[in-house]
Amino acid sequence: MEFHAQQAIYLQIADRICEQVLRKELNSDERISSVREMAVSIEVNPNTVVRTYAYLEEQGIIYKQRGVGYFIAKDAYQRTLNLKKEYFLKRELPVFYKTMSLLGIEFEQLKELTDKIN
Amino acid sequence: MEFHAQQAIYLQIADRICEQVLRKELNSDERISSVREMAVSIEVNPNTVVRTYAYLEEQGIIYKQRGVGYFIAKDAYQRTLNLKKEYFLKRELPVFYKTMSLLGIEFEQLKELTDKIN
Amino acid sequence: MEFHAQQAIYLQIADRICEQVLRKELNSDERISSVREMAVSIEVNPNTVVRTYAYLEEQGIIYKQRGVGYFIAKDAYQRTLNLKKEYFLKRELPVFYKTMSLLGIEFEQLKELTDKIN
Amino acid sequence: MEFHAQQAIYLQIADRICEQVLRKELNSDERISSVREMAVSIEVNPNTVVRTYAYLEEQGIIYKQRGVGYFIAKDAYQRTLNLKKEYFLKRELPVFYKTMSLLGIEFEQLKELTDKIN
DNA sequence: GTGGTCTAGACCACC
DNA sequence: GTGGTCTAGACCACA
Repeated sequence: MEFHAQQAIYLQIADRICEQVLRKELNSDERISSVREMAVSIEVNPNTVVRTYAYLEEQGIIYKQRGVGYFIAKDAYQRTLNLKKEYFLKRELPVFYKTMSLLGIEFEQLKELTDKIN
Repeated sequence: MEFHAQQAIYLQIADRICEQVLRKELNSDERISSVREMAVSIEVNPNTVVRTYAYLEEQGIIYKQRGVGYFIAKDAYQRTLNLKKEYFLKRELPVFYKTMSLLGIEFEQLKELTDKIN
Repeated sequence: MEFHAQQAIYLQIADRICEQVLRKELNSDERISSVREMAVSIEVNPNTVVRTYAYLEEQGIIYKQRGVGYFIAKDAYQRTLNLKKEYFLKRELPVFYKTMSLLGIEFEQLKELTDKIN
Repeated sequence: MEFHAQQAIYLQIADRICEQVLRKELNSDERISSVREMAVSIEVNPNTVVRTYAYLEEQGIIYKQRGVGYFIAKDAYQRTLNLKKEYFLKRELPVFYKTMSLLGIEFEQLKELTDKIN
């Protein structure tokens, strides 16, 4: 896994897990990698993973069972979707729209531009 | 001027100047506020403005005349547009599109969603 | 470490690191002193070292790992050599040659003159 | 006349005059442009030229006659040659040689490299 | 007046 | 512990 510098690594890891939840690759009550496993597999400091899991638990997306491990929460999909959607509408879309305006790009062009990239 | 915490203040100031260039509020060879003036007017430390100006000069968006001040570069508009457009196409649009996909939002809905916000 | 006044200290520090790279005293992926260590050892303010490291990172000669430190980039030797060589050929050599001409010094004498100094 | 940023403008002007002396384009007791003429012709602030002339006078390369103007000193050629030669041997040559060593360039190659540039 | 640099010291997020 | 940023204040060369 590769990281970019713009965002904290622990949040990038959290995002990746959220994505897997939204893609239904991770489902309710499914166990996720232990802190150590995860740390080894993505080559980061275990403390960083601890922070990721603490953050996700705080958001109610995962829960822990002592001595067993971390699990995807029952309503993780809905909760993640809501969180991301709210952030998208309140933050990302307005900023994105502002940039588009400055660059003189219209909504109608977006699809075409995206296709060009892929 | 207000700042948010996600991004360094010196970069937020730089962004603001780039916007003014793109809006043609600042034009080629136009002098911009001196380090000290700017620092006073937006209430930051002069060193922070020094950093902003050094960054913009490096990008070729402004140039300096010794003992005189900083000026908008001749090709600042084009250069800024290119920089921002490249970043938009290579970084922002793909990320934005990925988020849209995860949230199940289509291009066709974007205009409507944006209108709802405003 | 001693500094002269003609050039900014942060650039003199950078030059010293570049020299060590060219002398292979510093090699790829080798960790360099932390900002604070370096500041203490050469007796300058940490901010000055921050500036040096930011400059070298920008040049692609070092890279950072968050919370860990700065490291010599993989292609640092080649990159430094290219940078310095280009500067030498485009700037230093022409200026040097011009001065030689004005002073009536020939290439053939250079070796002798240099030996005399040492 | 164009200036680079590495050196103070007033010194670049002084250097240009020294060159003209060494090329015998300016000879003993010849009058040089007045401060104002010079300032206009090379598009700099008159204060900058004042500084240049003060510097050259201090070096004994020019002298002034009140109400008349500035003139090339009688022994300007010899004095300039000595100054530049001393600086060349004590400063420029050692620095140049050090750079050559780091870049793995030999004296024998210099002529060839110079020819390549021209 | 202008910008450039440096010191001192602080706070922060992050690993 | 790491680096990143910011403030405060100083000094300098330069135009």
